[in-house]
Amino acid sequence: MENLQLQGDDHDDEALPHFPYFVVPSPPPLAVAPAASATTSDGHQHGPLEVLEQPPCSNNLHPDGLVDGPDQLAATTAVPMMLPAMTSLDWQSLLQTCLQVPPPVLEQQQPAAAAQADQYSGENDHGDLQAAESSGAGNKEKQVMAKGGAGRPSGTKKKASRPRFAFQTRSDNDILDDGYRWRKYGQKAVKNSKHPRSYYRCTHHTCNVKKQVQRLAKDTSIVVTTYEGVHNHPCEKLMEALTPILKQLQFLSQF
DNA sequence: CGGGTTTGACCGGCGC
DNA sequence: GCGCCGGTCAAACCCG
Repeated sequence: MENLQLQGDDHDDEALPHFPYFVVPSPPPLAVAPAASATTSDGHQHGPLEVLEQPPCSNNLHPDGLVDGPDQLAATTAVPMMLPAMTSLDWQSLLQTCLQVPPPVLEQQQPAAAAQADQYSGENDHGDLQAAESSGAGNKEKQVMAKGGAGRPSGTKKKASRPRFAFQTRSDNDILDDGYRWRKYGQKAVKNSKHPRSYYRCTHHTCNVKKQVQRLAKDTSIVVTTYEGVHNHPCEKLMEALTPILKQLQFLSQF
């Protein structure tokens, strides 16, 4: 994707990591090329990360290119308008196209990241989620075991990078409805930012997708949502919204 | 009562 | 080695 514009390296006073990111033209392509492996301001290496100015599939464009959404993300409303061009796709591929970034392109350009996407989307992340299963030991010791032992990536192995992407949304509401259910598992004050960063995990029992939500320090009306991992299940809300349209399409396709 | 949120503590990685 | 910082855990709490 040559028409992507590289940005983000000149962010200096931002509480956000200094992600090199791409601004995707509007409307965004369904499959966006992964940015090169990004390095944050704290020196951490991350997997491919993109900052989109709108979520995938959104057509709810704000004049400035941001999603205009007081409460809701546009994902569910976007899809019906795309249908005329997509009637040959089956449901699963439609859903995956819209909601499960990163796209197959990843495999070509970022084989390692793509492999990890498979790893995380196919199975539980046993590293994090099974922390509480360590048993025995006293109260304090148990806690330490859970956190420092089985609960974290073992040894000195560097944390596996996962496919990540981010988008910015202009909204008063921090919690954007993207169709999935999320459980908050942490909140941290971020350096150089008045607004805390919130950590969410997908509540689906076999899914380990995480997301971080925080407001831009520069422009607090903008919410930056960073997704990590790939959902391994369909979006219930989207399925719900699309079902009547699918039925209609199936009916029309008979003629 | 079950599921979600809050919040203080803890850990690992990194820079100095 | 030490301190800082981001990320995570889990007990306590809240709410429908």
